[in-house]
Amino acid sequence: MDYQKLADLLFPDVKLSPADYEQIYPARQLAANAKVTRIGPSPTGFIHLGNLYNAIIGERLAHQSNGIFYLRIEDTDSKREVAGAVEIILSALGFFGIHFDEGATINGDCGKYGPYRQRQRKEIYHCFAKQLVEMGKAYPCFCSEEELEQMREQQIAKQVNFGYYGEWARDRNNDYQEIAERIAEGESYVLRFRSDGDIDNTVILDDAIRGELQLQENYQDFVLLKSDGIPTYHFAHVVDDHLMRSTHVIRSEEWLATAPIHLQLFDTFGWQRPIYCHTAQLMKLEDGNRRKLSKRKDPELALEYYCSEGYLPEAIWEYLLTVLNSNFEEWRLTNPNEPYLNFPFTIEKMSNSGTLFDLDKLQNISKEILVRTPAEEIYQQLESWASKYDPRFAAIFSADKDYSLRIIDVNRSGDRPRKDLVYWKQTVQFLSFYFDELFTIEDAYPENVDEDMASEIFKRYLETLNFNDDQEQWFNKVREITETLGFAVQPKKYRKNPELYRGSIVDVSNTIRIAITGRLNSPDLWEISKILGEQRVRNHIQAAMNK
RNA sequence: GGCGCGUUGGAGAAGCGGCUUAACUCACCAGCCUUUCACGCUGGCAUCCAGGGGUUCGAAUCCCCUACGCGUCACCA
Repeated sequence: MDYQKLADLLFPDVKLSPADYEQIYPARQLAANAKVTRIGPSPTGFIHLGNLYNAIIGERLAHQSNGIFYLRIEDTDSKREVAGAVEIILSALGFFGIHFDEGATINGDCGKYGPYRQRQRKEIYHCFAKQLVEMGKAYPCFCSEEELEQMREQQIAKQVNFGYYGEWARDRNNDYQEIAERIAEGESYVLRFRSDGDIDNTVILDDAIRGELQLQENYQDFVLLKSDGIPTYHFAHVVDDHLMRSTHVIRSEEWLATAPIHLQLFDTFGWQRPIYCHTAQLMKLEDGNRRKLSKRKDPELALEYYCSEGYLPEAIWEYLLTVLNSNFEEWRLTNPNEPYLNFPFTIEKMSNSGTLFDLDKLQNISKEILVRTPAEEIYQQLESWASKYDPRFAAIFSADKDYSLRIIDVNRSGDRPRKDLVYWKQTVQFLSFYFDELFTIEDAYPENVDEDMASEIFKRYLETLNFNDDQEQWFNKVREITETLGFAVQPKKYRKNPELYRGSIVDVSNTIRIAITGRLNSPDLWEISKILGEQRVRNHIQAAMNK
């Protein structure tokens, strides 16, 4: 077979040679240890935690080493493409502070190694596909999808390995004449790799996260170019990461199984392999088993979930960093005020087993971050979140900024600040009682207090209430009411001898608490009252009395 | 079914042949503090590193087997 002739037949339009492309995309002028990384999301319109997870690794590795981090759009599957997906990717990642040095942007591409959208790289792939044909390493396959399906059924029946290989590779040895005729007739075909791999061989992959891995050599004649001339992931990955000069390929472990394909391709071209980093997957516990987070079942997989719930980007980052590098937590403990980007991230510290996603941990981290965040900043962020996700609250919240700043700061200063704020949706709920428009009674009075008693408490409370009192004076009055109404001033005494009292001061103050805040749990009542102002407090009590 | 990866407590994990009576963080539980809830503090939470064999004076750490979990086997990425 004259491979050159076949190559010319298959790729009459290829103008440039592989050598030309090597010149167009020369080795990058970077320091020896600089890392070049990328993420390659598909424009499906769905961007998830796993994308962010790998993006963070790539971003850190590149930017900690003065390297390059770029965005490549892997749009080789036009069926799954959604309009506007690139904007979604950019804005979602941008929200989390992921910025690229080069790659696809909202208005076209930026960088010298583009285009950064795979469909626009068609002629580049064709050039290298042609080279493979010339080498006798690729050939056209005319099998229809139905034929392949039939083949698969036969393989199942015969209990042999699935796939296109060995004697199952029907079109592997078609002669030139036949190929030329079928193409002339307009028959559609894919371009397959002619593998000389052996099913019994193993190949070594030196993975940066997992160490030395033994994988089965690829023996399948996998597809390089689909019938529309667009490459499969495998081919595009190898060509792009070579030409874009990626040093590290960070991807999820589901790619491990096909890594031998990629190694084979790199070796066939004689190109240097990138350093592979196969990351562990984010999992979820279900019925006692771990499973991969799923787009359909798990709303928390989508990045949009965290935006709409109002999680801080920093919290997500720090959570992901603790999962990625377990020593991050220790570092955070000893460096409580450093920006997280100062943490020295390393591949070596990465774990290789699937990690359960832990919302509790995320929330804890979020609390710790918010307690260190000044009120002004919280105000800004909450306001901007609410204007998008809760406009009604945004209007109420920003009507009196001074007031809003004060309610954020209730009991947040001193050595033991409260950690009430977790994420914005929760914060809105938490702060709602400060606003008349949002105020509702959520909890019932304590058991020991019936309606009449409540009214009695309110009556006395209103009579003695004086906004010039200090904390102690105020509480002494509550004590007085407690005592005269037959409740125990010291909760312990009530607990010891419940038959001697109607209840304790806990019941009395909680009754007042419910009138003022609508709930059983709240920060310090007097502090809250001072912020609410005398009028509001009296109105609330009065309203509760009249109920 | 083939191939591969993984397995330390409820979760993230440290651990790299003796310093381990298995760190640290979250969760959980108990107690203290306390007008509630939080916050904070104190203590508890794996007699043991999936199970079984080996190697060794000595193993969570090295080897083998088994089990389980996960992934993958598309003209999807």
